[in-house]
Amino acid sequence: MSSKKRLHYGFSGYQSLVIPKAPRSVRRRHSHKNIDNDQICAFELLAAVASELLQESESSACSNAAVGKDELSDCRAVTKCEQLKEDKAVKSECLDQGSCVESAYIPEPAAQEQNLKYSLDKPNHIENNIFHKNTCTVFNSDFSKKDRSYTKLENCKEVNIDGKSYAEVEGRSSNLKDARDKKIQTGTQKQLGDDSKKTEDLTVANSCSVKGPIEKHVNNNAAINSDGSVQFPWYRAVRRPSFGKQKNNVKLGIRDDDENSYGFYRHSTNIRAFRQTSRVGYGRMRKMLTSRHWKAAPQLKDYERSCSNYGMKSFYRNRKRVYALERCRLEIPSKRRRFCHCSSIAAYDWQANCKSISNSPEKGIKRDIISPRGTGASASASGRNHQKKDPNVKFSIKSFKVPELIIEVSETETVGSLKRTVMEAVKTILGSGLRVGMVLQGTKVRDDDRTLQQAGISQNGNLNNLGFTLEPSSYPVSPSLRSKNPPTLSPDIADHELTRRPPSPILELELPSSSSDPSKIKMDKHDEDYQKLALSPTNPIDPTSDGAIPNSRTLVIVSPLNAEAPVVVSVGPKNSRSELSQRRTRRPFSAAEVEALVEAVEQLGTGRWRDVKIRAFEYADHRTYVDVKDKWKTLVHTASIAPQQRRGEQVPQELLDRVLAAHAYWSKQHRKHHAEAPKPVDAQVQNIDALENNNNSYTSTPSKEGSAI
DNA sequence: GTTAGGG
DNA sequence: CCCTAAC
Repeated sequence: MSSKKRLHYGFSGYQSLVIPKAPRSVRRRHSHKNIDNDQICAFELLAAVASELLQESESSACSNAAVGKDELSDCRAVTKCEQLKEDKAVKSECLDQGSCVESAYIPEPAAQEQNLKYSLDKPNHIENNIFHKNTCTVFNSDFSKKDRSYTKLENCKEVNIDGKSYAEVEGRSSNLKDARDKKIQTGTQKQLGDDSKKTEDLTVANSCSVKGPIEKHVNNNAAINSDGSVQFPWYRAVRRPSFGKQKNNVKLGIRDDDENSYGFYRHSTNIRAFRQTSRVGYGRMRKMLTSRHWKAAPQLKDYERSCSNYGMKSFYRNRKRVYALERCRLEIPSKRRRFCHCSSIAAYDWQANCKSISNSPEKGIKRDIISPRGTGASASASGRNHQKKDPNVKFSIKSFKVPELIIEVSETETVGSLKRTVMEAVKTILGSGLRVGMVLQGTKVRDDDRTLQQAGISQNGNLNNLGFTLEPSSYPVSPSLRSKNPPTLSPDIADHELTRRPPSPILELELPSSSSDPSKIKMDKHDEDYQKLALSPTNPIDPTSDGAIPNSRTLVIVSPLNAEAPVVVSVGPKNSRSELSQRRTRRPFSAAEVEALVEAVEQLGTGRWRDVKIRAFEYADHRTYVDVKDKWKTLVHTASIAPQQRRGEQVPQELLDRVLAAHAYWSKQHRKHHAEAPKPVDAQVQNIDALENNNNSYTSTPSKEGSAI
């Protein structure tokens, strides 16, 4: 952890947001706890991995805990600590098949330093909006026989799903936790013991017997209501970050806001919960860890968002604008398709565990919801070990993930209002019609007429690579979203999330009122709110909202887990990639950022990217000096090509001019330096300055000076 | 740990 | 953005 950054954050009072970036070496290391025991194997390994991951994210969590008074925050921190201390505990947590939700979610360091200037200047802008992006899981109350106090969703401790308390996830509810642990242990042991029995055991443990519905749904390719749970994206309040200390010199524009929002949004995306993984899953996971394939996994996230263009739904409710984007993970653009293939596992909202069943042959496939594997749930290919002759395949569906929901509201919005908004979004998305998609080995199975056998789905087949997804039944497009500069919708989001991405189920809720007075919200409060939103599993559900989700589902915030994804929670750049080498989420530079960059380069010159980074993006942890350097590289390229050839966000020509000027200047400087002593430089500099007519004279900032930051 | 440059 | 050689 970089103490440096820590200091900065501490100073800023945003410790909670501190997300020190681990050194590359650290990020890359794939060390796991040693697991020699055959018995443990998968689980142990998983646990170890999870533990590692937890540790990785611990720092951030701790920071949050320390700063935040939020209960959830504390709880989380506690949990993590405990986990670290107790391997067993960790294992249980991670391995717990019962609840995907349980997996600890690590709060996102979403919030970042707030740009005071910005706020003051543009009180009514997006920056004031709270960006929420959390993943929620919807559970069918029908499933669990056990008591589930859905009514008391506001308190995480009171939430029970499948007999498991989500509160415990946070580590606070000891009693609940105990109960859960027992359950988990049982499940685990059984799994380890007899595979064939595993299914049943799990089923019992999870108490999710939805055979009928599932079967029906699966066969009919109908909407999925019966599955154990539906996963929603997290709604996270995101504070608009500042670019850096130089912000004072930077004109912040809407774009900036958007960018920031976007950036944070992305951050939140990175958060993932630890999920239990089945043995098979582990195997895959391990494989992934050691292979580059994992890189694809992260792409999923990216991809998910990227597919927004296609289907976007917008609807208005209570003055709130809600955008729904369809997420078609499978509909990956050619460019990204490869990723999907590789990371199909992670891509699917849920996968099924397939197990052959020794009976009821022609009936078709019998599916039971058995062992949910973590949130996203991936399938475990336990079927192989079983009766290979049996034509029946058993699927274990943990949960479905619904299209991503993005909510943007004003900070002045009440929590209750936000909850209602989320609820509405959920209702809308659930009620708008969903269909089930099936993915096998990263490929979408479109032919409904094929038999499972023909499709390669059998107990002998690659059941572990089988996944199901919830897809919007239609892809309405919302023009409003596309609008270039929606008042409340950040351009970045629109551009990046919606425009440039393939259809991805993104639901955006926009609250017009968001533009209300930002000043009312204090940073601390904001953080707190944020924390709660981010951490509270129950937040998504508005207690006040009468409605439960259709089909008596309960909405619980769950960290979004990809089926096989490396369950790593990432907060900040470091975690975003973690050990899994996931590709970082793309975070286009906003115009304001570009300006900051240009300014920094003008002053510091090229070749000192670390300094430039610090100067222009000191608090933007998601920007590394390499990023900055690369951006400059692209900027130079962009500036040198015809405007018509430029893509993406349009960088003001003025900035591009400055880029070229600075580039030319510094290139010359470097050449001269190499050639000899930089003497005639002054004249050159002056010329440039005059030409640019800007305050940032290259000479004004000695190279050494800049680095002093 | 940074840079520079190719991918 | 990633990766890596080179420093």
